[in-house]
Amino acid sequence: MPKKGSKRNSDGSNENSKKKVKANNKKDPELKEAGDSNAEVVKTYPVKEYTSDGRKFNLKIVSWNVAGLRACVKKSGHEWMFESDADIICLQEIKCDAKNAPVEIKDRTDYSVHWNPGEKAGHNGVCLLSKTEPLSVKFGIPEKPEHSAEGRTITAEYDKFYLVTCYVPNSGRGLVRLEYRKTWDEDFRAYLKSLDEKKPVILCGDLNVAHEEIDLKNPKTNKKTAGFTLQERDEFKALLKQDLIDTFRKLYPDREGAYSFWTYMGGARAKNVGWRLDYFVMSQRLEKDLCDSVINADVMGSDHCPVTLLAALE
Amino acid sequence: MPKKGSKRNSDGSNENSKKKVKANNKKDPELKEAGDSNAEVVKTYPVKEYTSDGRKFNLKIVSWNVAGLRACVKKSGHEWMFESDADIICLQEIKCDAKNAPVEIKDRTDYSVHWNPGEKAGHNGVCLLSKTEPLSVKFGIPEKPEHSAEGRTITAEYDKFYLVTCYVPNSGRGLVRLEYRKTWDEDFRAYLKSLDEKKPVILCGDLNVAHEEIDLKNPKTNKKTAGFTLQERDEFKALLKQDLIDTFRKLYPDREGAYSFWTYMGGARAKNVGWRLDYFVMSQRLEKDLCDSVINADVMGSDHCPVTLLAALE
DNA sequence: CATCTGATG
DNA sequence: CATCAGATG
Repeated sequence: MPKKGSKRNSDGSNENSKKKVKANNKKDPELKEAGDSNAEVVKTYPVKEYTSDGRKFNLKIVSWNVAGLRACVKKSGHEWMFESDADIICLQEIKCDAKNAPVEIKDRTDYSVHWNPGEKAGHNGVCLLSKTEPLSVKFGIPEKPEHSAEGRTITAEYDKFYLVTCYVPNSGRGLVRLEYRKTWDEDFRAYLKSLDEKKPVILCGDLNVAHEEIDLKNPKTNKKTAGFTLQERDEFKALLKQDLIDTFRKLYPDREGAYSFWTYMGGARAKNVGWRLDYFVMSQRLEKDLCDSVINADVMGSDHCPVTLLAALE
Repeated sequence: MPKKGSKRNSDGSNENSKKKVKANNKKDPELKEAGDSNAEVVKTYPVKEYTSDGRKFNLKIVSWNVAGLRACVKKSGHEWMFESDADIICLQEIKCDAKNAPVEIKDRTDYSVHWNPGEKAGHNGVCLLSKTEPLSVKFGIPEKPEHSAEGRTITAEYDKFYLVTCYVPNSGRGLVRLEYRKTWDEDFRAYLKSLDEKKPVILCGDLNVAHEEIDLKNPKTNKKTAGFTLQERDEFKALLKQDLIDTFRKLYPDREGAYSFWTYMGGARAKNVGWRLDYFVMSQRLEKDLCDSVINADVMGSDHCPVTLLAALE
């Protein structure tokens, strides 16, 4: 994967898990309660730069639900984005279109930027920045235009894989959109299957589901909350049955307290009361190329944190 | 006027015109452009504590359009309010009700607090804080209940006067409410007349009119702007014909650049491009008791500044 | 250029 | 407890 203007420093990826973007003043939910008896400390881990058969990563992808790109940039979230020196950056819930986007994003010259804002202003929207120009870029699910108004996915085709970034529909308070969610999940799954028949697929983004009990702090009390209903979890399982793997859980089957989302309410992040909603899912046949799947839990700027994939594609 | 818990320091009133409430960081429109050729400096003047016949003030009233009481308190506006040690504090455009009001206001124990929030949440609303309990308190124009939904006036009766605080309806962009404004002005004027027949009246608040050309920076270009139409100015003149006086202009007939409102747009306040919209108007027969009518132009926290009345009521 | 609400998460 | 839009000033 040749890059324009990219200088990969050998330990660039390690910075992800160590560096903390300074968020703005009083709103920074620092780990003040880390000493509390109930509080888990968000741990950071060394990033693996090599495959199990010893090949160094040559592909780095960042995915982040920014919960409003303009707000995230105001909080200096873009600094982390670009310091990460990723080959591809996928952003969800940008809540703006290219026209209203911060210049810090839209005027980057070292990335090719693609926008799928969705029709309703200020809602949803995804964005993909790529150091190399993808072979093709598609918005939504081409075969299902009925989903295309909401600005939820971008598919970028590369030489060796399809990259799909997605902001999966939230089932809503009171699960008012749970039914639509099922339709979405089915259609999206079929779409991924069709891609996977052509090339391996990497799917990233806010999939709006915590798969198993280990993937959220309070599984017991959230069985009827959007993101942890049996329906949503079963749809995710169905996805994985299509020879796709949840990279993070594959690498760290027992790791607890690994979340990518914490509600802003009640100081949840300081107490690490969170959910793992942001994923890198990939075709089984890419597993041999996987180096690491990282949750950058210390990066501020949104109610989600970024996640990062490192792979060594042949 | 006996006060509960009031300790009047002899020069307390002087602090008004000197002290500057520190507003929050970048939003403070400091007088950065004071050196510009176009910029007028906002001047402060010594406050007169005595009537022309040598009696010291025993009544201090503050009036302030806070443009959102919650926002104003966040910017520490309440500190100035209470440092002023006024007997009565009248607030307009509070944009909240008693329930949502900041504790800094509603939990004061040294004032009796009265709320007229209006029905539409987040719009208009006035509030009156009084060190002594008024003899009576009324909301709206009792004879004209058709105006009472908007939360625009409170009338507090004291031994020697009625105090009416008012947030007069803005005629709106494109003068869409100019017609309603006329109805309001007529009804309100009749109401003040009826009060004045019983006791002298002090009217304060955001009257949403700049009376004469001297009362705004750009009279020529604003003849069709809400607040400076001939209709609104004529209605104000009609009010004054009812033996009421514009205390500030009576005391300072030629003072230019004396404004109480500056739009947030375009850095107007730094350039003192403003309007005098906030008044103390009183019955002619109280003029002998007037000490001063002050525009506290250096007090931040709103797009309006407070105004202060000092009087020595017999 | 600010303040709100109300929708959304 | 945040984001954004849209109404209002």
